[in-house]
Amino acid sequence: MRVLKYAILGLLRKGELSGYDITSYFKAELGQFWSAKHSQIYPELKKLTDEGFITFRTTIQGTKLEKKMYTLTDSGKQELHAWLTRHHPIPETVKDEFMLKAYFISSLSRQEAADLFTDQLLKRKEKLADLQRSYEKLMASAEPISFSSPDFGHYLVLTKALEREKTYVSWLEHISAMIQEDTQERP
Amino acid sequence: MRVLKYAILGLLRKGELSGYDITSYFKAELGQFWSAKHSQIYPELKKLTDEGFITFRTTIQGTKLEKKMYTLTDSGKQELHAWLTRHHPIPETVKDEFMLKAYFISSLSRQEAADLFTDQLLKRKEKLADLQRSYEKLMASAEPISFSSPDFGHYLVLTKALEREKTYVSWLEHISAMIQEDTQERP
DNA sequence: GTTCACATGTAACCGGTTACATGATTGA
DNA sequence: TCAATCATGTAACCGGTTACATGTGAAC
Repeated sequence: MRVLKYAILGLLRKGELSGYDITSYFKAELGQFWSAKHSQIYPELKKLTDEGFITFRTTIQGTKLEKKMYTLTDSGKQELHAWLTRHHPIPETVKDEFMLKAYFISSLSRQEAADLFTDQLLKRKEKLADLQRSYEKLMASAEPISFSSPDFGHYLVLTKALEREKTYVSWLEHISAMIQEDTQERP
Repeated sequence: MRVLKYAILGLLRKGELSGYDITSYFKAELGQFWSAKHSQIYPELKKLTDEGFITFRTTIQGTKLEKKMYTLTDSGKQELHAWLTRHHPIPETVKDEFMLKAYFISSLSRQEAADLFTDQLLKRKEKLADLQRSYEKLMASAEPISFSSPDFGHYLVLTKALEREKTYVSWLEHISAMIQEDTQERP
């Protein structure tokens, strides 16, 4: 599959970037749906260069610090476009360790289950608040967002991540209520 | 992390299972949130046996076919309980290749983007329908679900997967509408 | 002068997938 | 008798993380 390959080609779609820049994108909003460490990125950049999908020029930052700025080649642009327009099957599994635990809830007491769900709810609410702040910032800065906006991709990942977290929170609230119901019956 | 370790210990919580049985669980409803191939499961079962978390007895299916039935040891039960009650941080990234593409939408024409979203919407709706059928089946079979139901874990994964897909579908519908809006403006 | 961000790389290891390999049982 | 399912394993490879390793630049 080599998705990282396409992630890098995609990030280079608007112009040249360094390996460090690419790492930064994965730490920002795109990190909600894809990420990679610098230790994986640098070797991949080398591989993509060898394969002819990207090229680089070396620039100097200050007086000594070398930086490699990568650009898409025509072949790289083609490769990116082919991947973007290809239709992929949706994955059967999207791993979620918390949901794995939830499946084993019969091994927990009511109190233990309630603690687990309360903790998760707290963490998800914090994340939701972070995303809401990012969303408000985006909405404040730009003209009304549409397909033609340069920020449309950013808008897509933010709104999707927001919906994901909202759904998580309301599901957790619903289940927490169920766990605390009828505390008179069996443990 | 070794999450597969805990997934296996968890599946063994109610009694003995073979490696094949464990594989089957990952192909069923639990597969929405965790899965593993048999080529990973068999070596892990061996490792867990060596570590003293599980034991097995060999049974005969028919006249010749050998099957190993695994059970939790006391140490395995402890290990499972410790993991279940531990609070984990939520992951920063949950990978989604479609959303990675979405972030790069500026490299697609309106028509190409519309095609991509239409295809995804179709696939998500199919998945949602499958999950809805499973949910109706569960609701038809069992008494009203509560914390004490033996099927509560099953209920949790099904309802969560349903919410996830519903959210995906409604988000895709919303974005598809945005993509098709104002088709008089720039390409 | 110290801390934080910028900047790039490699090595060892681990988790997971694909492919290779084999055979028995059940039901149509 | 044929196909699907039951049943277990290994080997090669790949994607990703953690740790090791080094150095510059900017701002306080």
